[in-house]
Amino acid sequence: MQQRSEETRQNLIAAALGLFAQDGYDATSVAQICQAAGVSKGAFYHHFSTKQELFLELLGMWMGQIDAKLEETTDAMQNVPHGLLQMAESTRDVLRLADGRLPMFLEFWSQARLEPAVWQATIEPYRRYQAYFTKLIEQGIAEGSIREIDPAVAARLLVSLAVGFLLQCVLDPQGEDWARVLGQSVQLLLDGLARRG
Amino acid sequence: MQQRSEETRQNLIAAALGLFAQDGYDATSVAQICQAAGVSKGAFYHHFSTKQELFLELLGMWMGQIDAKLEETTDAMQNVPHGLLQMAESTRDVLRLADGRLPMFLEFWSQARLEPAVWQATIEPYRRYQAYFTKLIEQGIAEGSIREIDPAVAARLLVSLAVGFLLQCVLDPQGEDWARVLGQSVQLLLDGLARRG
Amino acid sequence: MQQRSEETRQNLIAAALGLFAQDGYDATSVAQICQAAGVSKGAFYHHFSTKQELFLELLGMWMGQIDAKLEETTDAMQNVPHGLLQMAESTRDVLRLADGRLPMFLEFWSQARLEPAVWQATIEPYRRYQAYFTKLIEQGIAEGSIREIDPAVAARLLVSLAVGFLLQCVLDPQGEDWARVLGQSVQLLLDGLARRG
Amino acid sequence: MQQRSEETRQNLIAAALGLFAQDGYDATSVAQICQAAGVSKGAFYHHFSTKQELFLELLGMWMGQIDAKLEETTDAMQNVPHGLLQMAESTRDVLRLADGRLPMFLEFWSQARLEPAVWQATIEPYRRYQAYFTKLIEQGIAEGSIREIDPAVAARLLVSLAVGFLLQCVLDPQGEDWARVLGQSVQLLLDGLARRG
DNA sequence: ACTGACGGGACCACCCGTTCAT
DNA sequence: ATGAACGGGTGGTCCCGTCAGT
Repeated sequence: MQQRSEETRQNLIAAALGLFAQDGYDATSVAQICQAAGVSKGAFYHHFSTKQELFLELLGMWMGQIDAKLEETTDAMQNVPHGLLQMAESTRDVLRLADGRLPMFLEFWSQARLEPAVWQATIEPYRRYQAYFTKLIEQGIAEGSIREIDPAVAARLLVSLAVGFLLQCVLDPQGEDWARVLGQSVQLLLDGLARRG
Repeated sequence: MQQRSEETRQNLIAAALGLFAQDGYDATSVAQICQAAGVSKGAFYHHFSTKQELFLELLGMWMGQIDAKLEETTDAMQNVPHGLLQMAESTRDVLRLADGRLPMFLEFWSQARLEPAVWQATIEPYRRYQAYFTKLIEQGIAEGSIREIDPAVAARLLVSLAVGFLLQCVLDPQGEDWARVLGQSVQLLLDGLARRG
Repeated sequence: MQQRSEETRQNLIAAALGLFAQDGYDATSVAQICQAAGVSKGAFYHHFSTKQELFLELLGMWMGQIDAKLEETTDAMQNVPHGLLQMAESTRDVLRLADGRLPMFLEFWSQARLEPAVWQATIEPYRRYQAYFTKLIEQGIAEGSIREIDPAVAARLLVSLAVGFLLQCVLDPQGEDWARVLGQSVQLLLDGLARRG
Repeated sequence: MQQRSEETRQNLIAAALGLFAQDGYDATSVAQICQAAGVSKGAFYHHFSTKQELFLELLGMWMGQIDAKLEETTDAMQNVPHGLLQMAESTRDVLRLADGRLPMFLEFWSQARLEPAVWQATIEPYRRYQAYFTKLIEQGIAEGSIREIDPAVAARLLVSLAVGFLLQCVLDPQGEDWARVLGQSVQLLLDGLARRG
């Protein structure tokens, strides 16, 4: 029965992910999730004490994946500008992979504003990203591939840019080839940050 | 009677603005809005046929104010980099002015994803901003204050940056002195975009 | 202004008639009636103190028209069976004339069950019809065109038949050529009631 | 738990039946039904997804009972006129049994006009009755107890008569001893339809 | 005669979380 | 661990009728 239990849990998570991304957290009822997962409400409340708890679970998984992706890219990096460009370029795969789940970002942000527990779990990673990029810029300055600028400010710039692009991806996915635009933007930005010859 | 009507309407709008910003669109009930405005539900549904209609009204006003602000800044601009810096600096006033209303941005975005009517009204201004900044960059190139880059890409960069900062302002207002950070970021960006001596 | 007043009143009556017949009394709101009549609610409540009062007005007009029709037919009658047949045959015109308004019968009946005032106004005419047909049968017996039967019972039969047909017309207008069926039925009935040779 | 469930369902049905018959479908609120059944709204919407669904359930049961009654009478029939008379006479029991529930007919008819789902379920039985009586008349002609007439027309006559009487029973229960009148009317009708000696 | 803003109240639908019974 | 029944409560919508004003 252990196995069945884990399967039920995964079904619920997958169903919730799909519905939250499609209809939004608020508009999705527990009953809907159960129906989509082919499970009764009793099962739901056996695995999660609250709709919000399930949501936090999702949030945790999500952020974990992003962290993993970042780390992976860092390892395979030649120099900093090259690494940043590679990140921008790998965005295309990420967007395709996330498929219809991308709107979850917006759901996380919306709920974060209202629910302290969600806020905590949403904001903390961003602080980590900020630190990560700061270190990256410092590394770039050290290795001489980036001119001498305030690393914290540049990191802010990068994070804001990323977040801003993400939001536009979510809101207007058809409006633009976002992966290409992000690539070009990062290229442009790097030109400006590069040490001048 | 005419005057009373307009006053009631304004009361409702103000009350809704405050509550949406505080608790979110979904979590705010019509009854709450009415109570905060000191009006009956009958009055509410006399002025607005739907909670969403009121929301759209708010959205329209909001975007109108942004447009006005942009135009105003454009008129008082010496050269393009100067203008952009001024925009960034005037952000401090804007943030203080918007006060607690800033989270409305997040509400607009969240709803835009789910409601076509809101989407239309939310996305259209961004397209306009995109065009506006493109023209601004072209002007900068023409006047020699910006090096020769793809204006559309640079505009994307600026809009994304703005949106990203805004989102972070909303999510983590205490986490940083955002107005200052934005100023520095724009400065840094302009250094990179500037024609090189 | 007297004329305008009367016109407004007639507009309201016509609008209400159409809407009641289409959507039912309960499902039709005063606001809808006003809109259809191109009049404000104030005007409505100037002319009628209640939605129900307007309904009663309609009921009165309706019944008056039926009375007129009956009287008219009576005057042009050669003998009783002939008159009855003629009534049945004139039904075709009546149905065509009533057009979409026929469902009003059902509305009258439904409301009559619940509202004493409507009940009074609905039931009273039926009692009159009962008396009318009783007299008609008596006349037929006297003139020798109908065999000796209980006139009251025969009248009940006729009224029930009429009401039953009407109800079926309303519920299933497409299901049958009701005018023809009524004609045949009355013919059949009269054959049975006729004095046997 | 299973048993309790069925009991709750039956309570709801019984309560709804009483209230619909008394106050009408529209005027009866779900809250009233729940209160009368001693159940919570949650329970209501567990058993029925809509007020209308409960109504359709009632309609189905109702029609089923009529069908059963008809079949039963058919089985115990000596010849056709006798059977018809017996039906008319058994009406007294039926009316007493239906007690205050009789107005449900009017509710069914009213709603049938407005709601396609109800219409379907209401009209279909009538078509069956029409077929049933047609066959009955054919049988009467075959057995020589009824003279040679168009069976379809005679069936229409009978159904209309039944419906008409029913409607009058509902609208004016005190106005007449309807069971007696129906008996006499059918008798009279049969005299007319009978093969003449 | 007519307007239209407004009050107050209700209704249906639905939902979340819990409790029994398995 | 899971399923079905249930409790209590709210949310948006809408409606009828009034009345101050024109």
